[in-house]
Amino acid sequence: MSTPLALNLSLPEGLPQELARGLEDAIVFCDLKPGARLVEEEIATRFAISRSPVREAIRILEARGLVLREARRGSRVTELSRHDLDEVYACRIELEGLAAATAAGMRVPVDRERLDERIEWLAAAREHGDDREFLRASMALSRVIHEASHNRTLIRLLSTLEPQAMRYRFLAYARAAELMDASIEGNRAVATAIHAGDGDTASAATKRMIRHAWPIIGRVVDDEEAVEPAA
Amino acid sequence: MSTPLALNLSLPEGLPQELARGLEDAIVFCDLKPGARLVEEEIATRFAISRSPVREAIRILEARGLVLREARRGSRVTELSRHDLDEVYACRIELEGLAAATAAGMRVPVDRERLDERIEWLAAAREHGDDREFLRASMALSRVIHEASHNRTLIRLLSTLEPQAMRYRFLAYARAAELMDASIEGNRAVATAIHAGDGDTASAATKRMIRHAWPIIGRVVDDEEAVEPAA
DNA sequence: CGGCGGGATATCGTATACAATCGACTGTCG
DNA sequence: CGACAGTCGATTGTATACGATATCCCGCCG
Repeated sequence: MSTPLALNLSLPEGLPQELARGLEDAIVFCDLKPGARLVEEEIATRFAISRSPVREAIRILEARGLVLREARRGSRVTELSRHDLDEVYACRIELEGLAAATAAGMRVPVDRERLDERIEWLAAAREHGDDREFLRASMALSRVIHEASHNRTLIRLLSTLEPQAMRYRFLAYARAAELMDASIEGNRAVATAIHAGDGDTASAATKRMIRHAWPIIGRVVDDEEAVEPAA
Repeated sequence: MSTPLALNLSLPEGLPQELARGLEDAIVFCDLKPGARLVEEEIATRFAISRSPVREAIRILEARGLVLREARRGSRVTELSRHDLDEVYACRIELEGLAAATAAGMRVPVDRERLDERIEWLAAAREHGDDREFLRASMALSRVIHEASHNRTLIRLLSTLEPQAMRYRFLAYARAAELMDASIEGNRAVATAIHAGDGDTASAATKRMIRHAWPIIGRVVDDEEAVEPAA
């Protein structure tokens, strides 16, 4: 009776996907804490379904690096650590940079409205000081850029990398609100370059933005680890 | 009774993983051709197991871009196309480059023996003109470099990207044997840079190697598509 | 002769049942 | 009092059963 987790399981695209999305949300927003166990039967019972779709959902989360499955020992939410952050961000710089460059280089230009709209959403969330809303807007914005690349392979790779990155960003926004301002400013620069069709600049702006946030988030994680040195 | 597919299902790491590995091999080496259907019950019957592990294996292949699952319409081996090749290689350049750079930058240097050993294996396979053996050696060599990066996230991403790339390489080696020579030469340069601890050079050499092979493989795929224009 | 509806079939999606294994507890023996 | 073996409970791994749905084929009607 620990986690509330009220998800509306409509099934517009499959039950396991829907369940995975809900659990992913809970993990990203730290409603399910690092180390928390995910017991198949428990989850199945809570949502009044069988273990089959639950198993598939957990596999999806595993592929995204959100849970760790050990054979016959169950699954648990992966820990957050400075080392893992560095891994994720090293990859993120390359892939996000590629996505921005590709999006900028598309013959059919990116839908300007949609992109700017997302950035305004970002700014609005910042005004309200709503961390969660800000992160949701960030995710929506990223998705627009990723999809604008029209590179399905890249989108697939990013979809298995982004959620873990979001966990760190959520953690950091609560303690380093200036990150949100940097994110807005950085994304404005990226959007400008994309609209101008300048791939190199778009890539550079994206990488600069990520590289700037990296050590700041890193410090937050370091502090977190210092407080709770539980291995 | 179409595909022979004799796999030895020992279970050193789980039955689904083992099965996925076998099917992956069959797909990479084109024993299972693009468009081939993967019927759960059929596979289960052939290997005398139930559908449960088969389902999980197919999900693994889906995450690697090797099969496409359509809800209630079954799974089939993904098609190879010039467009898909370009997607995969654009991502590959970035991630392989990062892996090589990271491996070179490690404090504890890469096991020189293991790396050189794999390259000699590569050269030996080239001597024998054995395509399959050459590709296996390539995969082993790549794995050494990837693991040398000690970046688990990067390894995870690459493990979902590499198999698809291998399919294209296998296709091309049969028609453009000079690719094998270029691969040996390129990997020698990469290995030298890694041993020297020079990350930038290792990354540059890796990217140059991939960039060189890209259009050559592309032409092979184009020809293939021209011959068989079935959509 | 071609388009359309109905039923049969193939195949996946979900539920349930059973087997195997791991971890913890406990009771005994040295 | 401590270490070790046996047993028990919890949890996953695999198998089987059932339900839902898309596809195909065929006969009918326009």
